[in-house]
Amino acid sequence: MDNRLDHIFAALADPTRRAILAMLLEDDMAVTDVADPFAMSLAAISKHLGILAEAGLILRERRGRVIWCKLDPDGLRAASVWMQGFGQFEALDLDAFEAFLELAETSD
Amino acid sequence: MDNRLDHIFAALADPTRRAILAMLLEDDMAVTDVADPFAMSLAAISKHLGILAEAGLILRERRGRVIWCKLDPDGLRAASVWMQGFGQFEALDLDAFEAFLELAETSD
DNA sequence: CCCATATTCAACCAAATGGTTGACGATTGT
DNA sequence: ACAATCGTCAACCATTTGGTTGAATATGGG
Repeated sequence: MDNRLDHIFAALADPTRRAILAMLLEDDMAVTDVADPFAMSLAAISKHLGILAEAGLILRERRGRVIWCKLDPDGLRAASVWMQGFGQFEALDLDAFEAFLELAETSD
Repeated sequence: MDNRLDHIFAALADPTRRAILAMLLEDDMAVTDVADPFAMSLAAISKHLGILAEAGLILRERRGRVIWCKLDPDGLRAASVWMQGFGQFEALDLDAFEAFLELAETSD
């Protein structure tokens, strides 16, 4: 479990954490505000944020007594890079890119 | 954990399973041959293959008494598609695509 | 038919995961 | 100084995960 991808994919495997990432995609947020929509204790969300940070998927920065959370593009990039290795079965084709473009409009 | 992405990312979180995918990227293989390089029982590998199949990342097809394993592009595509949603931070621009193209040549 | 090969199943185990609660530390406002 | 707010820590718990071993199932060959 020393591999970085272990942490990244494990972090992404949880729906709560993916939902958090989706929220942070729209805006940086304080921990309390991240926790708000979830039917779960603040401590639980704090743990989730710790896991996301550990995986390099988010950054946390304290400002006053509030800790701001924001996406860290690099972490996702690492995972994406790994996956692209499998994405292009028919040698660098554009199917993946087309799907990517289509998705950009329907992304949830 | 009924979400499909849960299964996909959970499957990818294990280094043994990623190694298996990498092996299958080069060639379809029988279960016994998949297990060969690993210091782990055949049953353990069989479980890993079950998890990969459940996640839609591989297909298993019985031919005689041998079960052949091959990559299932669709599963990885689903995960890749989800991740692309995060790859493009500056609204649908082509930076992500450039990275994607650059990568296609350096992929490990 | 019998035996070897290929793979899974079932029971078990230790460790990791995802949640809880309550106490704690840090910061701000009055 | 005091109280309220923000977030983490620690201890605990149930469930899942990743591995083991040994028995069971299927198929093919002599």
